Amino acid sequence: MTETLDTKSWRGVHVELLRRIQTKEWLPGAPIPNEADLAIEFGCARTTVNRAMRELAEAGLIDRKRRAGTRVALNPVSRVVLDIPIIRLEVEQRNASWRYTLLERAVCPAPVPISSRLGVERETPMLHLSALHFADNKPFLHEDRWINLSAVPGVERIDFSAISANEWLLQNARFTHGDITFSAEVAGESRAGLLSADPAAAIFVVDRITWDQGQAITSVRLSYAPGYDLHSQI
Amino acid sequence: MTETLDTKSWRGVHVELLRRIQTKEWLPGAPIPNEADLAIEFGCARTTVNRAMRELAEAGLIDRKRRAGTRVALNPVSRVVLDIPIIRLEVEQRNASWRYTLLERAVCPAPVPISSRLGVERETPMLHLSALHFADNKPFLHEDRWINLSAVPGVERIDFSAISANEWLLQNARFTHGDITFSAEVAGESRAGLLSADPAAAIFVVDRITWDQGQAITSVRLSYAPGYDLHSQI
DNA sequence: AGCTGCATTATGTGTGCACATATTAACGTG
DNA sequence: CACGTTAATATGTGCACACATAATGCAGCT
Repeated sequence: MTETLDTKSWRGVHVELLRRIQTKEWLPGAPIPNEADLAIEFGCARTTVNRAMRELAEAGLIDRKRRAGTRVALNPVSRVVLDIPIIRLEVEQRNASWRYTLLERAVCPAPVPISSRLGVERETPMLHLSALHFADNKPFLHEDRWINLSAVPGVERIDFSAISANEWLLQNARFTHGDITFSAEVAGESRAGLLSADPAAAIFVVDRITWDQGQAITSVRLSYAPGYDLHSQI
Repeated sequence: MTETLDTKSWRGVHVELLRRIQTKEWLPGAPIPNEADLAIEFGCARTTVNRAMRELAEAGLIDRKRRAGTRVALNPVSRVVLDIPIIRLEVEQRNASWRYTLLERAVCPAPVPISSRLGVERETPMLHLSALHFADNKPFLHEDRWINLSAVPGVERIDFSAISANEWLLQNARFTHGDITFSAEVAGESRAGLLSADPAAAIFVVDRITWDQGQAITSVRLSYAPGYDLHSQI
């Protein structure tokens, strides 16, 4: 050993603090020295310690409060970061060829559960799209989407048989925040037909709503073909 | 309007840069001014601009390279952060009462898929636990866990009918990193019995493996009762 | 006792400066 | 022209200092 003989850079301080937490040298819930003292101990500037501790706080490993000081987090929530790419890229990252088919396109009011979740009037005309994404010519997922026409000007004129709504919206519509839900559902007859799957199969479903300021942009439901899994590092 | 008349703090710079990206004032792929120039424009120090841009880079909205400068990200991956709490807290956050029952405890070698994923010898004795977590006395999830005895000293003597392995390990075993996988599965007879569910129901499954340095600590499979969903903000 | 307000303290943030490092462009030489 | 060397440039990081802000606890008052 070892690869990295850390200097007293903020990364060095970071790993040292991390070590003390992971080895329980500093117990969960226990207060740890303040920035100034640690700076003296490590022989660096307080700014440097601050940077290291900020990273730890962002990772949920320590809790910081102004005058109260810093303590090791009691409930070390593991924080998972998922990158949700464009579907085409997700397929291509699996070394599969991507293909896409638009099944349905209609302008009509959305069903009540959708319109109420989006917070739009029930009568608001919306663009409804239904599409399939393939990986190596096998169904990969079904995309069922509603787009708020008034929030995305010009979207009616887009040819969504040529580009997926998933990709077009991500590149052309602006959004500020969103909600995402992961769940498991039984495929059922209609989805089974679309995905060439057993109607009794379990389907991984992602529901996503995106907003721009207070205005709902789109609601989409992605139903992945059986066998899909989503994974990440902690 | 409005609530926050941002000064030229790093947050102020952050929202302004965000605005220019979201409104496509700066197009995806386009280079944006360097830190020094922006500092002049905003009338603040370069450090402040740096801080704001670092946040944007961490969020995946811009790409930065040393001499090449900064450009708006071409593929704005939406990054989702999931907090994975202790199961007891997850239940209690739903305003439900938590209860826990240990179903099975045994020391034996793990089945091959598990041992190979953990990278331990096939014969290594491991602690196998099977337990149920309840929310308001209804089955919430089933926890099926394998613990590497040699990696967690003293774990044999813990009474896991009194504390859940989920909670004990998180508080007492240290780990450096892990793998997590989300998927959907059909319940099947055995799980249906445990979770009081329909054998044909779709089950949300989380598989997690945690490590300390190179050493495998534990592998766990959480099978949630039908209807569970995981959600988060973007 | 109970309340108010002020001083104290730890973290949060901004500034100006310096140097480190990665990357590219320009340059020069064979 | 091909190649390696060098210089220029943008970001990354560290430091010393300053002031802002939030939380705490103490002192003093009623």
